Amino acid sequence: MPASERPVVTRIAPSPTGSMHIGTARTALFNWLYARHSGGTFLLRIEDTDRERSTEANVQVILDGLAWLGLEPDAPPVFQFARAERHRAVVARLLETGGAYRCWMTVEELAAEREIARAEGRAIRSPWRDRDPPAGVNLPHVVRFKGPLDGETLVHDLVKGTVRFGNRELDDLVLLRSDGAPTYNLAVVVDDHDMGITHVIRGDDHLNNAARQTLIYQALGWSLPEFAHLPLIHGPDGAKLSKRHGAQAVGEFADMGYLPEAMRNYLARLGWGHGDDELFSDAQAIAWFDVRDVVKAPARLDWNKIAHVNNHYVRAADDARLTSLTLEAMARRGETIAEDARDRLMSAVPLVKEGAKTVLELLDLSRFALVHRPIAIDAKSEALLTEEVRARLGRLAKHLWSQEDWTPAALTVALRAFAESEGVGLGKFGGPLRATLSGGLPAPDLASALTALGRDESLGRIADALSPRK
RNA sequence: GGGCCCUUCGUCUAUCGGUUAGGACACCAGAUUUUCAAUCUGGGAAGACGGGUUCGACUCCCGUAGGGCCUACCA
Repeated sequence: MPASERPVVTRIAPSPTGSMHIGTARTALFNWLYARHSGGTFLLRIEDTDRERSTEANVQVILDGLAWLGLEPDAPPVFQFARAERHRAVVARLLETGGAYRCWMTVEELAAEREIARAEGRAIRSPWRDRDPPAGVNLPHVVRFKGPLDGETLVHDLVKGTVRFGNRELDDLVLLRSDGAPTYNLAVVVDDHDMGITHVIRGDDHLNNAARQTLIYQALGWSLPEFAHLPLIHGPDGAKLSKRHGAQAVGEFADMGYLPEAMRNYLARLGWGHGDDELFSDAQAIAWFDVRDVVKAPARLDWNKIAHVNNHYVRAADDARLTSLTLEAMARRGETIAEDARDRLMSAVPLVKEGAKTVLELLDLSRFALVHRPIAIDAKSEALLTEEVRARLGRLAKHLWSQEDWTPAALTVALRAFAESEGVGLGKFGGPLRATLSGGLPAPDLASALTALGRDESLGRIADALSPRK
Protein backbone atom coordinates (compact mmCIF):
# COMPACT_ATOMS: atom_id res chain seq x y z
CA MET A 1 0.00 0.00 0.00
CA PRO A 2 1.45 3.40 -0.90
CA ALA A 3 2.67 5.49 2.00
CA SER A 4 0.15 8.19 1.23
CA GLU A 5 -2.71 5.81 1.98
CA ARG A 6 -1.37 4.34 5.20
CA PRO A 7 -1.90 5.91 8.63
CA VAL A 8 0.74 8.58 9.04
CA VAL A 9 3.94 7.70 10.86
CA THR A 10 6.69 10.31 11.11
CA ARG A 11 10.00 10.28 12.88
CA ILE A 12 12.81 12.51 14.01
CA ALA A 13 16.17 10.82 13.54
CA PRO A 14 18.98 12.77 15.18
CA SER A 15 22.46 11.45 15.70
CA PRO A 16 23.88 11.74 19.20
CA THR A 17 27.14 13.27 18.12
CA GLY A 18 26.80 16.66 19.71
CA SER A 19 24.29 19.09 21.14
CA MET A 20 20.76 19.19 19.79
CA HIS A 21 20.65 21.80 17.07
CA ILE A 22 17.73 24.22 16.91
CA GLY A 23 17.19 23.03 13.35
CA THR A 24 16.73 19.51 14.63
CA ALA A 25 14.22 20.88 17.08
CA ARG A 26 12.23 22.46 14.28
CA THR A 27 12.37 19.29 12.21
CA ALA A 28 11.07 17.42 15.24
CA LEU A 29 8.32 20.00 15.64
CA PHE A 30 7.19 19.69 12.02
CA ASN A 31 7.20 15.91 12.24
CA TRP A 32 5.25 16.11 15.46
CA LEU A 33 2.77 18.64 14.06
CA TYR A 34 2.21 16.59 10.95
CA ALA A 35 1.68 13.38 12.90
CA ARG A 36 -0.72 15.09 15.31
CA HIS A 37 -2.53 16.83 12.48
CA SER A 38 -3.02 13.53 10.69
CA GLY A 39 -3.89 11.55 13.76
CA GLY A 40 -0.71 9.59 13.17
CA THR A 41 2.32 8.52 15.14
CA PHE A 42 5.50 10.41 15.91
CA LEU A 43 8.61 8.32 16.50
CA LEU A 44 12.20 8.85 17.55
CA ARG A 45 15.19 7.03 16.16
CA ILE A 46 18.66 7.62 17.51
CA GLU A 47 21.13 7.33 14.65
CA ASP A 48 24.11 6.15 16.59
CA THR A 49 25.92 4.20 13.90
CA ASP A 50 28.89 6.53 14.14
CA ARG A 51 30.52 4.75 17.06
CA GLU A 52 33.36 7.22 17.21
CA ARG A 53 31.27 10.25 17.95
CA SER A 54 28.06 8.93 19.44
CA THR A 55 27.83 9.18 23.20
CA GLU A 56 25.40 8.21 25.89
CA ALA A 57 25.40 11.78 27.16
CA ASN A 58 24.36 13.11 23.78
CA VAL A 59 21.49 10.65 23.65
CA GLN A 60 20.32 12.14 26.91
CA VAL A 61 20.66 15.63 25.46
CA ILE A 62 18.27 14.65 22.68
CA LEU A 63 15.79 13.06 25.06
CA ASP A 64 15.93 16.08 27.35
CA GLY A 65 15.63 18.48 24.46
CA LEU A 66 12.53 16.81 23.09
CA ALA A 67 11.01 16.56 26.54
CA TRP A 68 11.66 20.23 27.20
CA LEU A 69 10.07 21.17 23.89
CA GLY A 70 7.08 19.03 24.71
CA LEU A 71 7.62 16.88 21.64
CA GLU A 72 7.80 13.47 23.15
CA PRO A 73 7.63 10.52 20.78
CA ASP A 74 4.76 8.08 20.91
CA ALA A 75 7.02 5.08 21.47
CA PRO A 76 10.40 4.37 23.04
CA PRO A 77 13.31 5.38 20.81
CA VAL A 78 14.75 2.97 18.28
CA PHE A 79 18.53 2.76 18.44
CA GLN A 80 19.92 2.31 14.99
CA PHE A 81 23.15 0.62 16.00
CA ALA A 82 21.20 -2.12 17.75
CA ARG A 83 19.69 -3.03 14.42
CA ALA A 84 23.01 -3.65 12.67
CA GLU A 85 22.27 -7.35 12.22
CA ARG A 86 19.09 -6.56 10.38
CA HIS A 87 20.95 -4.06 8.21
CA ARG A 88 23.58 -6.66 7.35
CA ALA A 89 20.87 -9.15 6.47
CA VAL A 90 19.38 -6.69 4.03
CA VAL A 91 22.77 -6.11 2.47
CA ALA A 92 23.23 -9.87 2.14
CA ARG A 93 19.97 -10.00 0.27
CA LEU A 94 21.08 -7.19 -2.01
CA LEU A 95 24.33 -9.05 -2.63
CA GLU A 96 22.34 -12.12 -3.68
CA THR A 97 20.03 -10.27 -6.00
CA GLY A 98 22.86 -8.34 -7.63
CA GLY A 99 21.81 -5.06 -6.07
CA ALA A 100 25.16 -4.71 -4.37
CA TYR A 101 28.76 -5.82 -4.82
CA ARG A 102 31.93 -6.18 -2.83
CA CYS A 103 34.60 -3.59 -3.45
CA TRP A 104 38.27 -4.01 -2.66
CA MET A 105 39.43 -0.56 -3.61
CA THR A 106 42.20 0.79 -1.45
CA VAL A 107 42.06 4.30 -0.04
CA GLU A 108 44.67 5.33 -2.59
CA GLU A 109 42.71 3.90 -5.49
CA LEU A 110 39.60 5.56 -4.19
CA ALA A 111 41.30 8.94 -3.94
CA ALA A 112 42.58 8.60 -7.49
CA GLU A 113 39.17 7.60 -8.84
CA ARG A 114 37.56 10.46 -6.98
CA GLU A 115 39.86 12.88 -8.68
CA ILE A 116 39.16 11.47 -12.13
CA ALA A 117 35.43 11.35 -11.56
CA ARG A 118 35.44 14.92 -10.39
CA ALA A 119 37.36 16.02 -13.47
CA GLU A 120 34.92 14.18 -15.68
CA GLY A 121 31.96 15.55 -13.82
CA ARG A 122 30.49 12.22 -12.81
CA ALA A 123 30.11 10.13 -9.69
CA ILE A 124 32.87 7.73 -8.69
CA ARG A 125 32.64 4.13 -9.82
CA SER A 126 34.42 1.11 -8.52
CA PRO A 127 36.18 -1.29 -10.90
CA TRP A 128 34.80 -4.11 -8.79
CA ARG A 129 31.30 -3.45 -10.06
CA ASP A 130 31.76 -6.04 -12.75
CA ARG A 131 34.89 -7.88 -11.73
CA ASP A 132 35.50 -11.18 -10.04
CA PRO A 133 36.67 -11.26 -6.43
CA PRO A 134 40.43 -11.18 -5.95
CA ALA A 135 42.39 -14.29 -5.01
CA GLY A 136 42.48 -13.71 -1.27
CA VAL A 137 38.81 -13.36 -0.56
CA ASN A 138 39.52 -12.53 3.07
CA LEU A 139 40.96 -9.17 2.21
CA PRO A 140 39.07 -6.31 3.84
CA HIS A 141 36.46 -4.78 1.61
CA VAL A 142 33.30 -2.73 1.65
CA VAL A 143 29.94 -3.54 0.10
CA ARG A 144 28.64 -0.99 -2.36
CA PHE A 145 25.22 -0.40 -3.76
CA LYS A 146 25.02 -1.20 -7.46
CA GLY A 147 23.15 1.73 -8.88
CA PRO A 148 21.99 2.23 -12.46
CA LEU A 149 24.55 3.90 -14.72
CA ASP A 150 22.08 5.93 -16.71
CA GLY A 151 18.52 7.04 -16.64
CA GLU A 152 16.93 9.34 -14.05
CA THR A 153 15.68 9.03 -10.54
CA LEU A 154 12.77 11.21 -9.54
CA VAL A 155 12.06 12.35 -6.02
CA HIS A 156 8.55 13.59 -5.45
CA ASP A 157 9.04 15.99 -2.60
CA LEU A 158 6.09 17.43 -0.72
CA VAL A 159 7.73 20.82 -0.34
CA LYS A 160 10.12 21.02 -3.26
CA GLY A 161 8.01 19.35 -5.89
CA THR A 162 9.47 16.79 -8.26
CA VAL A 163 13.26 16.80 -8.33
CA ARG A 164 15.17 14.94 -11.02
CA PHE A 165 18.59 13.37 -10.64
CA GLY A 166 20.71 11.90 -13.40
CA ASN A 167 21.78 8.46 -12.24
CA ARG A 168 25.30 8.95 -13.53
CA GLU A 169 25.59 11.62 -10.86
CA LEU A 170 24.70 9.16 -8.13
CA ASP A 171 27.63 7.14 -6.86
CA ASP A 172 27.67 3.54 -5.73
CA LEU A 173 27.54 4.38 -2.07
CA VAL A 174 29.03 2.20 0.59
CA LEU A 175 26.42 0.05 2.34
CA LEU A 176 28.70 -1.85 4.65
CA ARG A 177 32.04 -0.55 5.85
CA SER A 178 35.12 -2.73 5.83
CA ASP A 179 34.53 -3.50 9.50
CA GLY A 180 31.04 -4.74 8.62
CA ALA A 181 29.24 -1.74 10.06
CA PRO A 182 26.22 -0.49 8.09
CA THR A 183 26.31 3.08 6.84
CA TYR A 184 23.76 5.82 7.16
CA ASN A 185 22.05 5.66 3.77
CA LEU A 186 21.42 1.95 4.09
CA ALA A 187 20.35 2.08 7.72
CA VAL A 188 17.90 4.92 7.14
CA VAL A 189 16.14 3.08 4.38
CA VAL A 190 15.90 -0.17 6.29
CA ASP A 191 14.80 1.49 9.50
CA ASP A 192 12.29 3.81 7.90
CA HIS A 193 10.83 0.83 6.11
CA ASP A 194 10.77 -1.41 9.17
CA MET A 195 9.33 1.33 11.37
CA GLY A 196 6.58 1.89 8.85
CA ILE A 197 7.49 5.54 8.31
CA THR A 198 5.07 7.03 5.80
CA HIS A 199 6.48 10.55 5.73
CA VAL A 200 10.16 11.31 5.87
CA ILE A 201 10.28 14.94 6.95
CA ARG A 202 13.85 16.12 7.39
CA GLY A 203 16.35 18.84 6.57
CA ASP A 204 17.09 20.08 3.09
CA ASP A 205 20.60 18.72 3.41
CA HIS A 206 19.18 15.26 2.76
CA LEU A 207 17.51 16.05 -0.53
CA ASN A 208 20.37 14.52 -2.50
CA ASN A 209 20.30 11.46 -0.29
CA ALA A 210 16.65 11.01 -1.10
CA ALA A 211 17.62 10.08 -4.64
CA ARG A 212 20.16 7.48 -3.54
CA GLN A 213 17.73 6.14 -0.99
CA THR A 214 15.01 5.93 -3.59
CA LEU A 215 17.27 3.65 -5.60
CA ILE A 216 17.80 1.42 -2.57
CA TYR A 217 14.06 1.20 -1.90
CA GLN A 218 13.55 0.18 -5.51
CA ALA A 219 16.32 -2.42 -5.43
CA LEU A 220 14.69 -3.89 -2.35
CA GLY A 221 11.25 -3.82 -3.88
CA TRP A 222 9.91 -1.70 -1.05
CA SER A 223 7.33 1.04 -1.47
CA LEU A 224 8.63 4.57 -1.06
CA PRO A 225 7.70 6.86 1.78
CA GLU A 226 6.59 10.41 1.05
CA PHE A 227 9.49 12.83 1.27
CA ALA A 228 9.41 16.39 2.56
CA HIS A 229 12.65 18.33 2.76
CA LEU A 230 12.61 21.37 4.96
CA PRO A 231 14.72 24.41 4.21
CA LEU A 232 17.48 25.00 6.75
CA ILE A 233 17.60 27.62 9.45
CA HIS A 234 20.37 30.16 9.04
CA GLY A 235 21.87 32.68 11.40
CA PRO A 236 20.67 36.30 11.39
CA ASP A 237 23.30 37.12 8.77
CA GLY A 238 22.22 34.37 6.41
CA ALA A 239 25.23 32.20 7.07
CA LYS A 240 25.06 28.76 8.57
CA LEU A 241 23.87 28.97 12.15
CA SER A 242 26.81 28.72 14.50
CA LYS A 243 27.83 29.49 18.05
CA ARG A 244 28.85 32.91 16.88
CA HIS A 245 25.18 33.77 16.43
CA GLY A 246 24.40 33.44 20.10
CA ALA A 247 22.97 29.98 20.30
CA GLN A 248 22.34 26.93 18.23
CA ALA A 249 21.51 24.24 20.76
CA VAL A 250 18.07 23.93 22.29
CA GLY A 251 19.61 23.68 25.74
CA GLU A 252 21.01 27.14 25.28
CA PHE A 253 17.60 28.55 24.46
CA ALA A 254 16.25 26.98 27.61
CA ASP A 255 19.06 28.45 29.67
CA MET A 256 18.54 31.87 28.16
CA GLY A 257 15.02 31.84 29.50
CA TYR A 258 12.90 31.06 26.49
CA LEU A 259 9.73 29.11 27.15
CA PRO A 260 9.12 25.86 25.26
CA GLU A 261 5.66 26.94 24.11
CA ALA A 262 7.21 30.12 22.74
CA MET A 263 9.86 28.13 20.90
CA ARG A 264 7.20 25.92 19.38
CA ASN A 265 5.27 28.95 18.17
CA TYR A 266 8.32 30.75 16.84
CA LEU A 267 9.86 27.71 15.20
CA ALA A 268 6.55 26.77 13.58
CA ARG A 269 6.35 30.27 12.12
CA LEU A 270 9.85 29.91 10.71
CA GLY A 271 9.27 28.37 7.32
CA TRP A 272 5.60 27.79 7.72
CA GLY A 273 2.62 30.03 8.13
CA HIS A 274 -1.12 30.13 8.22
CA GLY A 275 -2.16 33.44 6.67
CA ASP A 276 -1.44 36.34 8.98
CA ASP A 277 -1.50 34.29 12.16
CA GLU A 278 1.53 34.97 14.31
CA LEU A 279 0.67 33.87 17.82
CA PHE A 280 -1.18 30.59 18.03
CA SER A 281 -1.71 27.64 20.33
CA ASP A 282 -0.48 24.11 19.81
CA ALA A 283 -4.02 23.06 19.04
CA GLN A 284 -4.29 25.66 16.32
CA ALA A 285 -0.91 24.75 14.88
CA ILE A 286 -1.92 21.10 14.81
CA ALA A 287 -5.21 21.90 13.14
CA TRP A 288 -3.59 24.12 10.53
CA PHE A 289 -0.29 22.40 9.82
CA ASP A 290 0.52 20.66 6.57
CA VAL A 291 4.04 19.99 5.27
CA ARG A 292 2.77 20.97 1.87
CA ASP A 293 2.54 24.54 3.10
CA VAL A 294 6.14 24.70 4.21
CA VAL A 295 8.08 27.52 2.57
CA LYS A 296 10.84 26.50 0.17
CA ALA A 297 13.44 29.08 1.08
CA PRO A 298 15.73 28.92 4.08
CA ALA A 299 14.87 31.24 6.97
CA ARG A 300 17.02 33.30 9.28
CA LEU A 301 16.78 33.26 13.01
CA ASP A 302 15.55 36.63 14.29
CA TRP A 303 16.33 37.32 17.93
CA ASN A 304 13.92 40.23 18.06
CA LYS A 305 11.03 38.11 16.97
CA ILE A 306 11.88 35.24 19.29
CA ALA A 307 11.98 37.78 22.10
CA HIS A 308 8.62 39.18 21.12
CA VAL A 309 6.98 35.77 20.91
CA ASN A 310 8.56 34.73 24.17
CA ASN A 311 7.33 37.88 25.88
CA HIS A 312 3.83 36.98 24.82
CA TYR A 313 4.10 33.59 26.48
CA VAL A 314 5.85 34.96 29.57
CA ARG A 315 2.89 37.27 30.08
CA ALA A 316 0.52 34.36 29.77
CA ALA A 317 2.52 32.03 31.99
CA ASP A 318 1.57 31.08 35.50
CA ASP A 319 3.37 33.16 38.14
CA ALA A 320 4.41 30.21 40.28
CA ARG A 321 5.96 28.55 37.25
CA LEU A 322 7.80 31.73 36.30
CA THR A 323 9.04 32.10 39.83
CA SER A 324 10.42 28.57 39.79
CA LEU A 325 12.10 29.17 36.45
CA THR A 326 13.65 32.37 37.74
CA LEU A 327 14.91 30.61 40.83
CA GLU A 328 16.43 27.95 38.60
CA ALA A 329 18.10 30.63 36.52
CA MET A 330 19.59 32.09 39.69
CA ALA A 331 20.84 28.69 40.75
CA ARG A 332 22.45 28.22 37.35
CA ARG A 333 24.24 31.51 37.84
CA GLY A 334 25.46 30.27 41.13
CA GLU A 335 23.56 32.93 43.04
CA THR A 336 22.69 32.01 46.57
CA ILE A 337 19.02 32.26 47.18
CA ALA A 338 17.79 33.73 50.41
CA GLU A 339 15.05 32.09 52.44
CA ASP A 340 12.46 34.67 51.59
CA ALA A 341 13.52 34.97 47.94
CA ARG A 342 10.71 32.84 46.65
CA ASP A 343 8.01 34.92 48.34
CA ARG A 344 9.54 38.16 47.22
CA LEU A 345 9.96 36.88 43.69
CA MET A 346 6.44 35.59 43.71
CA SER A 347 5.11 39.04 44.52
CA ALA A 348 7.38 40.81 42.04
CA VAL A 349 6.94 38.48 39.07
CA PRO A 350 3.36 39.37 38.17
CA LEU A 351 4.30 43.05 38.33
CA VAL A 352 7.25 42.86 36.01
CA LYS A 353 6.47 40.06 33.60
CA GLU A 354 4.76 42.38 31.12
CA GLY A 355 8.13 43.76 30.18
CA ALA A 356 10.17 40.58 30.41
CA LYS A 357 11.27 39.01 27.18
CA THR A 358 12.97 36.08 28.87
CA VAL A 359 13.19 34.46 32.26
CA LEU A 360 16.59 36.08 32.63
CA GLU A 361 14.97 39.47 32.15
CA LEU A 362 12.35 38.48 34.65
CA LEU A 363 15.18 38.06 37.11
CA ASP A 364 16.72 41.41 36.21
CA LEU A 365 13.38 43.16 36.56
CA SER A 366 12.68 41.46 39.87
CA ARG A 367 16.09 42.27 41.24
CA PHE A 368 14.78 45.34 43.07
CA ALA A 369 12.73 43.07 45.30
CA LEU A 370 15.53 40.63 45.97
CA VAL A 371 18.27 42.95 47.16
CA HIS A 372 18.72 43.27 50.89
CA ARG A 373 18.70 46.29 53.18
CA PRO A 374 20.36 48.56 53.25
CA ILE A 375 20.18 48.57 49.50
CA ALA A 376 22.78 50.27 47.33
CA ILE A 377 21.62 53.50 45.75
CA ASP A 378 23.25 54.47 42.50
CA ALA A 379 24.62 57.95 41.87
CA LYS A 380 21.80 59.06 39.65
CA SER A 381 19.21 58.13 42.26
CA GLU A 382 21.26 59.56 45.09
CA ALA A 383 21.36 62.88 43.28
CA LEU A 384 17.58 63.03 43.48
CA LEU A 385 17.68 62.97 47.26
CA THR A 386 18.23 66.64 48.01
CA GLU A 387 17.61 68.13 51.46
CA GLU A 388 14.21 69.40 50.48
CA VAL A 389 13.25 66.05 49.01
CA ARG A 390 14.51 64.17 52.05
CA ALA A 391 12.33 66.29 54.27
CA ARG A 392 9.35 65.57 52.10
CA LEU A 393 10.07 61.87 52.02
CA GLY A 394 10.25 61.98 55.79
CA ARG A 395 6.75 63.32 55.90
CA LEU A 396 5.70 60.74 53.33
CA ALA A 397 7.14 57.98 55.48
CA LYS A 398 5.04 59.17 58.39
CA HIS A 399 2.03 59.29 56.10
CA LEU A 400 2.67 55.72 55.00
CA TRP A 401 3.20 54.54 58.58
CA SER A 402 -0.40 55.17 59.26
CA GLN A 403 -1.42 53.40 56.08
CA GLU A 404 -3.29 50.28 57.08
CA ASP A 405 -4.47 48.97 53.74
CA TRP A 406 -1.27 47.97 51.91
CA THR A 407 -2.69 47.23 48.49
CA PRO A 408 -1.94 48.83 45.12
CA ALA A 409 -5.30 50.57 44.97
CA ALA A 410 -5.13 51.93 48.49
CA LEU A 411 -1.51 52.98 48.10
CA THR A 412 -2.26 54.81 44.90
CA VAL A 413 -4.90 56.77 46.77
CA ALA A 414 -2.51 57.38 49.64
CA LEU A 415 0.22 58.69 47.37
CA ARG A 416 -2.17 61.04 45.66
CA ALA A 417 -3.52 62.23 48.98
CA PHE A 418 -0.01 62.94 50.16
CA ALA A 419 0.82 64.84 47.00
CA GLU A 420 -2.25 66.93 47.57
CA SER A 421 -1.43 67.62 51.16
CA GLU A 422 2.01 68.78 50.07
CA GLY A 423 0.53 70.88 47.34
CA VAL A 424 2.79 69.32 44.74
CA GLY A 425 2.49 66.84 41.91
CA LEU A 426 3.53 63.22 42.11
CA GLY A 427 6.53 64.13 40.00
CA LYS A 428 8.03 66.05 42.92
CA PHE A 429 8.65 62.95 44.99
CA GLY A 430 7.82 59.94 42.79
CA GLY A 431 11.31 59.70 41.41
CA PRO A 432 13.01 60.11 44.75
CA LEU A 433 10.68 57.62 46.42
CA ARG A 434 11.56 55.16 43.72
CA ALA A 435 15.21 55.88 44.42
CA THR A 436 14.85 54.90 48.05
CA LEU A 437 12.82 51.83 47.17
CA SER A 438 14.92 50.36 44.36
CA GLY A 439 18.16 52.29 44.51
CA GLY A 440 18.00 52.83 40.78
CA LEU A 441 17.17 49.30 39.74
CA PRO A 442 14.21 49.03 37.39
CA ALA A 443 10.98 48.68 39.32
CA PRO A 444 7.29 48.74 38.49
CA ASP A 445 5.02 51.65 39.31
CA LEU A 446 5.27 52.94 42.87
CA ALA A 447 2.11 51.50 44.35
CA SER A 448 2.96 48.11 42.91
CA ALA A 449 6.55 48.30 44.06
CA LEU A 450 5.44 49.19 47.58
CA THR A 451 3.04 46.26 47.55
CA ALA A 452 5.62 43.84 46.24
CA LEU A 453 8.13 44.85 48.89
CA GLY A 454 5.60 44.81 51.66
CA ARG A 455 5.03 47.35 54.35
CA ASP A 456 8.01 46.67 56.59
CA GLU A 457 10.54 46.39 53.80
CA SER A 458 9.27 49.50 52.06
CA LEU A 459 9.33 51.67 55.15
CA GLY A 460 12.67 50.21 56.13
CA ARG A 461 14.22 51.12 52.80
CA ILE A 462 12.87 54.63 53.00
CA ALA A 463 14.26 54.99 56.48
CA ASP A 464 17.63 53.62 55.37
CA ALA A 465 17.86 56.16 52.61
CA LEU A 466 16.92 59.06 54.85
CA SER A 467 19.22 58.15 57.70
CA PRO A 468 22.62 59.88 57.73
CA ARG A 469 25.29 58.27 55.57
CA LYS A 470 27.65 56.06 57.44
C1' G B 1 34.59 21.50 -10.57
C1' G B 2 29.78 18.67 -10.74
C1' G B 3 24.63 17.69 -9.09
C1' C B 4 20.53 19.67 -6.52
C1' C B 5 17.70 23.55 -3.90
C1' C B 6 16.43 28.68 -3.09
C1' U B 7 15.46 34.36 -4.25
C1' U B 8 8.54 39.60 -1.94
C1' C B 9 10.03 45.38 3.11
C1' G B 10 16.28 44.92 7.49
C1' U B 11 13.90 39.88 9.28
C1' C B 12 9.68 36.12 9.25
C1' U B 13 5.79 35.85 5.90
C1' A B 14 0.59 36.65 2.81
C1' U B 15 -0.46 36.74 -2.36
C1' C B 16 -1.85 30.65 -5.45
C1' G B 17 -2.40 35.89 -13.60
C1' G B 18 -5.86 41.34 -12.59
C1' U B 19 -4.49 43.97 -4.94
C1' U B 20 -3.19 51.32 -3.55
C1' A B 21 1.50 44.07 -2.91
C1' G B 22 -1.37 42.70 3.28
C1' G B 23 0.37 41.26 8.35
C1' A B 24 4.11 40.51 12.26
C1' C B 25 9.00 41.71 14.48
C1' A B 26 12.51 45.56 14.24
C1' C B 27 13.06 50.80 13.18
C1' C B 28 11.47 56.24 13.27
C1' A B 29 7.98 60.09 15.18
C1' G B 30 4.23 61.51 18.54
C1' A B 31 0.99 60.53 22.96
C1' U B 32 1.19 58.83 28.02
C1' U B 33 4.57 59.02 32.26
C1' U B 34 6.96 58.14 39.07
C1' U B 35 12.91 55.23 36.21
C1' C B 36 13.06 51.09 32.68
C1' A B 37 9.44 48.80 30.32
C1' A B 38 4.60 48.34 28.83
C1' U B 39 0.56 50.72 26.24
C1' C B 40 -1.77 53.88 22.25
C1' U B 41 -1.47 56.63 17.48
C1' G B 42 1.08 57.60 13.09
C1' G B 43 5.23 56.76 9.51
C1' G B 44 9.09 54.96 6.24
C1' A B 45 10.21 50.15 4.17
C1' A B 46 9.82 44.78 -0.79
C1' G B 47 8.68 41.44 -5.70
C1' A B 48 17.55 40.35 -7.33
C1' C B 49 18.50 41.38 -12.74
C1' G B 50 17.42 40.44 -18.10
C1' G B 51 14.45 38.22 -21.56
C1' G B 52 10.04 35.87 -22.98
C1' U B 53 4.47 33.80 -22.65
C1' U B 54 -0.11 36.67 -21.92
C1' C B 55 -5.05 41.62 -23.02
C1' G B 56 -2.53 41.56 -18.17
C1' A B 57 2.71 38.98 -14.34
C1' C B 58 5.47 39.00 -7.77
C1' U B 59 2.77 34.84 -9.58
C1' C B 60 4.23 30.66 -15.66
C1' C B 61 8.98 29.62 -18.87
C1' C B 62 14.32 30.59 -20.05
C1' G B 63 18.86 32.89 -18.82
C1' U B 64 22.13 35.77 -15.47
C1' A B 65 23.63 37.04 -10.66
C1' G B 66 23.66 35.89 -5.60
C1' G B 67 22.94 32.45 -1.43
C1' G B 68 22.63 27.36 0.39
C1' C B 69 23.04 21.89 0.49
C1' C B 70 25.49 17.51 -1.21
C1' U B 71 29.67 15.55 -3.53
C1' A B 72 32.94 10.33 3.20
C1' C B 73 34.13 3.33 4.89
C1' C B 74 29.69 11.18 9.05
C1' A B 75 24.87 11.38 9.79
